[in-house]
Amino acid sequence: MVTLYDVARLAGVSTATVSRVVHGQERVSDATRTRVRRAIEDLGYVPDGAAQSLSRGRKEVIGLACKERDTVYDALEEVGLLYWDQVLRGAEERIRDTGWSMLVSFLHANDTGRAQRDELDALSGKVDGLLIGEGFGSAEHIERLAARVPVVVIAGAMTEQAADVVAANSFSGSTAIITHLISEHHKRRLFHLDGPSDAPDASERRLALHRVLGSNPQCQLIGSARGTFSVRSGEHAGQDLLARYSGDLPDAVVCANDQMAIGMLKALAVAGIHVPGEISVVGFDDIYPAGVSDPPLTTVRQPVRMLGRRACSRLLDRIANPQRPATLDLLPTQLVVRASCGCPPGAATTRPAAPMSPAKELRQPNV
Amino acid sequence: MVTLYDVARLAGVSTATVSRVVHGQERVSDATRTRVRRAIEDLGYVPDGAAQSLSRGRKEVIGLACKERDTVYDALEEVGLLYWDQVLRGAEERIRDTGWSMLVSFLHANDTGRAQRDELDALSGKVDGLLIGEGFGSAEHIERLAARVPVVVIAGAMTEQAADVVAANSFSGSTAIITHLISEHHKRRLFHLDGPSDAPDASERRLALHRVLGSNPQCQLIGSARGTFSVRSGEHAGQDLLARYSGDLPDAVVCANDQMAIGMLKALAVAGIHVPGEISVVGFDDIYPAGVSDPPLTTVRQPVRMLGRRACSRLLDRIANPQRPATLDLLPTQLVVRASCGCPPGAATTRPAAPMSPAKELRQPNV
DNA sequence: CTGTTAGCGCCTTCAA
DNA sequence: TTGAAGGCGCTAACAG
Repeated sequence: MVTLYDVARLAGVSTATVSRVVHGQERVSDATRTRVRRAIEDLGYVPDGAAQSLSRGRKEVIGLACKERDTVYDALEEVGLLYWDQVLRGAEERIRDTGWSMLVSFLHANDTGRAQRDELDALSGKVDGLLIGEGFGSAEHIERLAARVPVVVIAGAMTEQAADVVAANSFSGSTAIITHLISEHHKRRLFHLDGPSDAPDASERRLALHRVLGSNPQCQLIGSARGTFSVRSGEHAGQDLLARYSGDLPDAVVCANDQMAIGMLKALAVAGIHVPGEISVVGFDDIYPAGVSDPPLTTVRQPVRMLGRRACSRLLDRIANPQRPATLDLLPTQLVVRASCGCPPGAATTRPAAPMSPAKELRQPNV
Repeated sequence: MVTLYDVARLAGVSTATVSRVVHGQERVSDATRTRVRRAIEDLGYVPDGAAQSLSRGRKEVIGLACKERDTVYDALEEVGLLYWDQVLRGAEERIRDTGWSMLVSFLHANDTGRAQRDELDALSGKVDGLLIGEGFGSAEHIERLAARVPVVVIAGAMTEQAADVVAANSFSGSTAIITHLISEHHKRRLFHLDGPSDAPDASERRLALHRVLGSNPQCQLIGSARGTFSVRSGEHAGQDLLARYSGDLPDAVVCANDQMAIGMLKALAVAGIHVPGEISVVGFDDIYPAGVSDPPLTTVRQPVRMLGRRACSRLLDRIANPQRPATLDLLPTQLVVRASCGCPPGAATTRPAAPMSPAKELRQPNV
């Protein structure tokens, strides 16, 4: 390995001088600079990152840890993976400007809590800050991590205390889409296909549903089911729904994500039920297939890539300024109107959802 | 920051002993071990990665550098991003078993060569080995990098000397799909929608086309065009084709990737040309939308995730064994028969493409 | 403008 | 079974 010493020797200067040249500092004579540059070039010297980190007391690396689904049921689920991939790209985009690097770790959802913990702990020793995707670590563990390095939780529970949180405003998006069903399409009898009970996003969306229903007494929730966010679980829920409400279908099915909505669509299609003629279906997330399903799905778009960018900005900010109090960042979502709600096909539009949040602060975006 | 010294002091032992406990070595008495464990727990000690790396002379980190398209023309292009995302996940999956980490860097395709070079050089100082996505760095630069750290090129030019290469067998896949058109559908007059001239994958596919035509004298290439791999460029090529061959269309269009095939499909649909009735269209890659396009696209599937896994294995292997000669790994592709070639809809099948390669070695897979 | 030197936190012989 | 101590490659005072 070529070290600073090798360069110094070849150029006939001290390591300090070489270091100065490497970092483009001023106080070096042109002659010396040239000599050192040549030596660097000849030797093919590249500074050792570990040594720099140790010496500077700063690694200039952040970590991103998010969840890897273990089973991919079908191609559609795979597309759903784009979520974290896009977050990753957003974060990388932001970090790249600074010259820092990003370490990624896809934790496995079904690993034991202990394995996840060790993984995160080890990661925290290699970085200056951590971006953690929703669903990882207990609140206590996050808190312990945050005591050691700055932590930003992405799309996480809004109740996080120790860490910054950056999330899409599921609440306002959900409110917008349900209001659309009720106000524009006069839907009265709704069915809710909920997400997993431990998914913060699902709770936000559920909460919004109940709020909207609360202020629209002419409407009722005639039933609900819980899925796993997968297409298959949506399909099952659709079959159950058909069995339970045959001859007396709800007016609309509100699904907690697009995959489940697409599964629901499949089940209804198999049964020969026309959407949106006989029943409306809406999703959430706006994954790519939502635009090409039959009928095209009305849904809510999340600013996924921006989630990554913003989270990264927050993290860098906090690394620079560790004692700043934790903030909650809610990014705006967009209602994407296609045909599955009952709107005429081809009339696709997107509308920003009104900013709102259930009893939680809304900070000003600054990225 | 909590260091080994803090733990040692609290536990009343030397740092050497703490280090032993941390690494689960045997030669420590149970009593001591317990005491040290407690101290670690109490202090929340986590080893500093930079110090470990420096001390061990090994970072236990690999780098992945791949291309980020700068403009995303439409949602479909975005899905195409799945390619590197999947490679990344494959590599991460493999590296995770070893306890090492992965640093990612999405280089921008339109950065200057110099910027790309600096980026890669800096990266090389932070890792024990590098995975480089196709299209980066000149051969000379790769060679210089490879002199410093082990390098594996993914989907790269087959001519790389200094580094290992892992790629999908585009040649055999392309041969299979064109042979399918000729032998099963008796297509005679082919049109080729080629990819960028500097894309190794495109050259492989082009070469295969010419080989197949060479051994099927009853067939002819009536024309070709060059696209950029984007949907839009496929659409343009389609419009040109319609203008050029109106009333005398080719029997089939062979596209170098799915995005362009989908663009071609669009252009033909707009002109009211029926596919596959009047003309066949085939793609390459099997991105998700290929399965839901109208008609569903016959194409060739690449084992993308496995590309990542295999590349990572190769890299680890070479890090362990630096003087091993460079190898070329060609992973098998699969013909995916849907309807755009002329096969009856619903008869979707996949068939492994016969392993073959144009005058290059084919090593045995070992992952 | 340039060199000397003392760490950064950890691992690892070598002794005890 | 445990401790002492040198060194990994680089940076940043501090001197000159």
